Amino acid sequence: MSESDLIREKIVDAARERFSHYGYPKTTIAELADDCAMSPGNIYRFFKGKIDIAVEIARREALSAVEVIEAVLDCPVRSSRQRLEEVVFADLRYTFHLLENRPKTLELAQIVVSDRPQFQIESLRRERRVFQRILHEGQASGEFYIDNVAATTIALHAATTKYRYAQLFTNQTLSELERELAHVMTVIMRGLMPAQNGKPVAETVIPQEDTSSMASAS
Amino acid sequence: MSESDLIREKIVDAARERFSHYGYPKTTIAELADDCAMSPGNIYRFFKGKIDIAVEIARREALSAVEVIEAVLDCPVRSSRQRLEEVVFADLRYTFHLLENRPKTLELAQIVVSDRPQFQIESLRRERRVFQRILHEGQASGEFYIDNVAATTIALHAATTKYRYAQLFTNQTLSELERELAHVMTVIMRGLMPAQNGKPVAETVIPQEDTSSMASAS
DNA sequence: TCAGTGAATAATTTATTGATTGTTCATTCT
DNA sequence: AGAATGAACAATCAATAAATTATTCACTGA
Repeated sequence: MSESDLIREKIVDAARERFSHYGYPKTTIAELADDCAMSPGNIYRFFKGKIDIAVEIARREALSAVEVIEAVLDCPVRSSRQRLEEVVFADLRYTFHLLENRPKTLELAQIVVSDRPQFQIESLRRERRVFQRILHEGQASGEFYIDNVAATTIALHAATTKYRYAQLFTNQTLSELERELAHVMTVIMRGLMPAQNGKPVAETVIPQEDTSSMASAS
Repeated sequence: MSESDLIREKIVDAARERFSHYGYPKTTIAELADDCAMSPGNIYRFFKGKIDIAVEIARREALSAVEVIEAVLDCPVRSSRQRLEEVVFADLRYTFHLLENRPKTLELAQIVVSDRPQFQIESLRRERRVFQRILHEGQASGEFYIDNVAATTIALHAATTKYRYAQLFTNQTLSELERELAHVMTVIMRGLMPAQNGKPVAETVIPQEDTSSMASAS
C-alpha cells in the first residue's frame, strides 16, 4: 500500500470514529484534519469533499454487510431451502440489530443515499446476487422448480422488503418480525418447491440465530 | 343529520379544500373559520384541535381507499386467484396515482400518523381484512390450499408491502412495478395453489386497469 | 341556556443575524 | 516538482428576535 493510501486510510478511520460517535453533520473537516495531524486543506487532496468520505465508509459498510449475509452460506447446510431461509433471516436480524445498536450507521447511509441515489441501487443489487446464487443452485439440483431465475430473484427480494431495516416500516419486535417472516417464507417456499406426494412442503421454521458470527455492537 | 353535524361537515369540507391546495401546515384555523363564516373559537366546539380535523379527513380518505379496493370484488370474476390478483394490483395503482396526483394527501396522512400511530395500524388492518376474505373464499372453494388463513393473510400483506405507496421505496415506474408484482404474485400463487397434474400453476398476468372506477385526480 | 364571539395568551413558525464550517487557492516547505 | 499549509471566501448552521398561529375563555346575543 502506497504512502498516499495510508494517509487516506487514516482519514477514513478518523471519520468513522467521529461519524459513529457524533454523527456526520456534527463532525467538521477541521476535526478530521486535527485527528490526522494535518491541515483542513490537505484533506481535499484525498477526498473531493466531505460527503465523499461518508460514501467511502458507507460503501465498505455495505460490502461487509453482504459478507455477513454470505457467511451464512459457508456453513454446510443440507438444502437450498435452508440456505435461502437462513440468508433471509440473517438479513432481518443483521439490519434490525444495526438500527438498534448503531443508529448513526443508518443516518450516514441515508445521507449518502440522498446525495447518491445510485448507491442504494447498487447495494440492493449486491444483495440480490446472493439470493440469485441460491436459487440457481436450488434449480440445478432440482430442489426448486423455477422457470425464470432472474424474475424469481426479483420477486423474492421484493417480497422480503419489509424485513430489511424493518424498524423503518413498523415498530414490531424482532420476535414478531421473525414469526411473520416465517409465514412469508412458508408461502414462498411452497411457490418454489413441488409438493411432495400431494402435500405442500412443510412450514418454515425460524432458524437458530448464528451466534458464531455475531458481531457485537461497537 | 343534526344542525351540529351540518356545521361539522362544513368545517371538514373547508379544511379538505385548503389542506389539498395549500397543505395542512399552511392552513390556519382563522382561514377555516372565515370559510365557514364563524369565529376561530367556534371551531373548537366541533373539533378538539386542528389535528383532529386532519384525522377526520384522513379517516374518511382511508375508508374510501379500502372501498375502491373492495369495489374490485364486486365485478363477477371467475376465480379467487383473479380476485386476489386484481385487489393487489388495484392497491398498487391506487396508491401510486394518489402519490403522483395528490401529494398533499400523503403529507396529511404522514402528519396524522406521526401524531396518532394507531391510525396506521388500523388502516393496515382494514386492508388485510379484504385479503383475508378472499383467502377464506378460496380456501372454502378448494381453489387454495391454506392451512392457516390468518397467518397466510399476514404473509401476503407483508410480501406486498413494497407495492403500497411504492414511490416511498423506489423510483421505478408504474409499469416496472407492475411487472415486478406479477413475478411476486406468481410465486405466491404457486404457494397457495396445488399444482395441476404435476405442473405449477401458470404465471400471473398483469390485469387490465379497471377504467370504470377510475377516479380522476382532483 | 347555550351557540357563538373575539381579544388574550401560549405555542409555533418564520426571519434575521452572527458564528461556524466546507472548500479553494496562493503560498510555503521539503 | 510535489506535498502541505492556512488565510480567504462562500455556504450552511445556530441562536435569537419578531411575527404568526393555535387555543382558551370571559363575555354577548338569541
